[in-house]
Amino acid sequence: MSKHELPKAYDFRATEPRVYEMWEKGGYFRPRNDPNRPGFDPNVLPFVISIPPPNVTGELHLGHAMRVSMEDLMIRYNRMKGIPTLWLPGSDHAGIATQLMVERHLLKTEEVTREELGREEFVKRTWDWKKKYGGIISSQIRRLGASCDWERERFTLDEGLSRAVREAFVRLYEKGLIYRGPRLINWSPGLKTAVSDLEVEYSEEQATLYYFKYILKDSDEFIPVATIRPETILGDTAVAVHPEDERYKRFIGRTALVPMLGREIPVIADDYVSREFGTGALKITPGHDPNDYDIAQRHHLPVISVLDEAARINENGGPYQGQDRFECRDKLWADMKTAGLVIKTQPYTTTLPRSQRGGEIVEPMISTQWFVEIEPLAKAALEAVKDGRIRIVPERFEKVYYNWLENIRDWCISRQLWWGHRIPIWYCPAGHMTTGRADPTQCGTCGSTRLTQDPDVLDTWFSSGLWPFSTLGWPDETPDLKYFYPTSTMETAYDILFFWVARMIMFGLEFTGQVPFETVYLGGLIRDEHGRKMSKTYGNVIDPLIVMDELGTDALRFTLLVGSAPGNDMNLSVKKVEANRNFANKIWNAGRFVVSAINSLPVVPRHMPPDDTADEWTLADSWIWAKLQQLTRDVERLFQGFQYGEAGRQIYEFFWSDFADWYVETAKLQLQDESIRQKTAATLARVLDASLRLLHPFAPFVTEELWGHLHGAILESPIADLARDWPEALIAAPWPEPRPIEGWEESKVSDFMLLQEMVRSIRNLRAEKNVSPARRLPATIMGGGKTSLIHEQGVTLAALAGLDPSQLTISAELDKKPEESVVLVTGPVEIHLPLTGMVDLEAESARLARELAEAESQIHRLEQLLRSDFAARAPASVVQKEREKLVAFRQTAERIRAQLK
RNA sequence: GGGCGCAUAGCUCAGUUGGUUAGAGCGUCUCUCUUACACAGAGAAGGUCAGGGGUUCGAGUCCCUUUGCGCCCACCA
Repeated sequence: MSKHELPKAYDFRATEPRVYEMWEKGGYFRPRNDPNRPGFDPNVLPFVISIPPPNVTGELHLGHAMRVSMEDLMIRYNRMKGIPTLWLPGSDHAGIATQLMVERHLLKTEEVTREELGREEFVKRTWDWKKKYGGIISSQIRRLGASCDWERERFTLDEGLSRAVREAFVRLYEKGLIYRGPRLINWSPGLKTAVSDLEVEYSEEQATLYYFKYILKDSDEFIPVATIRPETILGDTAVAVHPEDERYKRFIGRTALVPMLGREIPVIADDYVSREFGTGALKITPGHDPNDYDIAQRHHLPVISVLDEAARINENGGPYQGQDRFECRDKLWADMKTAGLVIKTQPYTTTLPRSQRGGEIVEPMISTQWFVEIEPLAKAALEAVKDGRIRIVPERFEKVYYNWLENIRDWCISRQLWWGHRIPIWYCPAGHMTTGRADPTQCGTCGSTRLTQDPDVLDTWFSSGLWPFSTLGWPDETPDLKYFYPTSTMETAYDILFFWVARMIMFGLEFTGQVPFETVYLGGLIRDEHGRKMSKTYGNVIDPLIVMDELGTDALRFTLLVGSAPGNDMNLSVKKVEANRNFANKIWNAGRFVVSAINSLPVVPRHMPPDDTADEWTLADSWIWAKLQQLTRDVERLFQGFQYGEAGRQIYEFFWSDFADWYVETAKLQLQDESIRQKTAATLARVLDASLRLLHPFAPFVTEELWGHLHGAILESPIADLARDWPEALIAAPWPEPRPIEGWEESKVSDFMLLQEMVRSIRNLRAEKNVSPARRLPATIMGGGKTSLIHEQGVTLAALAGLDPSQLTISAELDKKPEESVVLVTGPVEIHLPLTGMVDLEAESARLARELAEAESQIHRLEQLLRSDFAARAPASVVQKEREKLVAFRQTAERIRAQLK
């Protein structure tokens, strides 16, 4: 194999690592305009993306693959446009997820719990774990071809970002926007920590509704009450009824007795109680229900907590102390039954709050936690989208965003975990709180030096919320922060709009006074081929690493990027990836053909006209070039509108159908003609070059590799001038601009289309009549007004349609119809194919009659259309198009009628 | 209870300023190993664009409505 010969199939396994290394070593991922390097120009606007940081110990899944592919597409496109780009990578410490993982691991391998290890040792072990496995996700992101600047990689727990977290906390604290206090929060008994509202998921489940009697003191009377959680009876501090309820009105103000405990509680009246629902009476458990908590506030009722951190009954539960909540539920109910307090139970469907991480039922509990007063932040964040400083794509998510921010509640930011940013608050024995940018040595209030730090850590999303600027050096005014902030586009999935995007906007505005990014692009989620969520239980999970191993990264990327619209979920199947692996191979082979065409050019260069004049161009050259310009314009328009998928689809179609199926096939003939051989090779090279540039953001590896071969081949050929100003690598090549062609006529396109029509109709007939593909048919063509075109394109036509060029008769008119032949009519052209022995006259006239009928019905339709208001009201170009169609159909009909005579 | 999305060929989906015979991939059927590619080429079958109504010269595309599916938010025991 000579050095120019390329392997027959694209070898992605060998190519991908090599190409990626070339890019990374070549420094292509670094911003072209870097504030930390000489020659920096602060006036050139950069394009910046901060990566949504994956969990540091996570493994790549299709969601990551989708995000990374999309971001890489945006980055590569902008880089090729000559814009300085920065894509800043990194990872998230992911408090709960990582802690759970390490806990599980320690339990399995060493049979120790984190409590047994102690906090310091456990945190150390988790850092060890991070050091060992933290690099995996980065290397997997590299495999996807991600062109991020690894020199700027960050981690939410690294020193700089921890300083940013500290600064953010202190600022909010000093401003009075962070407070600590007992509130009703969501408690995860499994994880033994508070979680935020967002970390609770509600699922509709089958439960039981328990009806029982609330006995009134010194009486036989009772109020019937229903509950889903009987164990919370132990924490009841009132029974509430509607003030207007005739059934219970008389009980208001009396005293009821808590079952089994005998505690005395008042019967109160509150509008909140719905008379129609359940029994119309409500037990009030302020310690374990948010509504009850509100009612209790209105009525100044005491709040009793009956659960401990593991959701066991505490000392307030009397004889039930120490029992698990569900155990207590059964025992208490059994006891109540014995005591005659039970009315009935009934199955009931309700929504249960479950922990997003642990999956167990979350308990509302009174607990002392840290909160961010969110309203002022939310207001600013709302404003930023409303006034257009931030644009959300697709637009419909703006409404979702508004709705959430308008109803937002204070954010519980403390977690009873060990892995994370510890809350920078120190307590002295007197209970004073001291904070500071540096660890304090004495109490800010009383001067005590006996300080202990708050044991809790911050919600992971607190640090992620700072990501777009903390990664650039904030709170320091670093050159990076000054130049790259605000970032350009935040590309992420819609499911973390609240968790992350909204919080970044709030924090960005609060701490930097600027929006953290200008555009939010929300992508969809990946589902299996039938739209089901991928889950290990279903067994329908597709592992992107395996897919890349088997079909190549480009195939996976192209599949993810093409064929779904912004904000819409995507159903993925391996079959789709296979189809795109085939496309990668198609690119490779078309390229292989072009490279070999260039390599075999005679060494003596011929005169070559400049790129953009239509002189010396064949019909096919003009046509493909025009198509390419149109494509370039369309792709640009689609990219501007974030329609990346549609853009990719159009490039695919152009490359496969127009370039490979038609132009390359035509070029094979042109290459045999010495006089236009070089020109043809040049056109092949130009169109391939532009195609590879357009495809590069979608499929970076195969395009880079092939482009390298193309580049090399051109430079060593007589058409070397073509590639004179090309850069070393495609990743750094300029994005194609549409170029007007001097002297080019629209008619070239329609002429080529007529040629295509003729070829198709001949091929169609051959297939119908089972004419062997090897058999070259003679033909007599009557060209009418297109005779000179057909003369000129006879060889091409013959080759593409399998005609015998030496037995091709072309004339403007025919005196008489050839014997024993089949006629094909396309517009003004008649093609007579003598198929001796195969012509069934009756069948032929039937076929022609059908075609005539079809043409006539089209003529009728078009005539009506053009007689209607359409002609007057539609734009001239649209009307003109229809007129041309009418003319063509009339010609066809006329020709067919002549045949039928 | 609010809000949003989806419904287009057997399957999975494109189709974004409304432009007039609705596209792709996979699958199916027929031919072909034609010197870039069988991970291919050529040809074919297959759709009342969920139902109904409206706006318009013109609707898969805009408006209203019905049905089915999915998602998000929300404190009804």
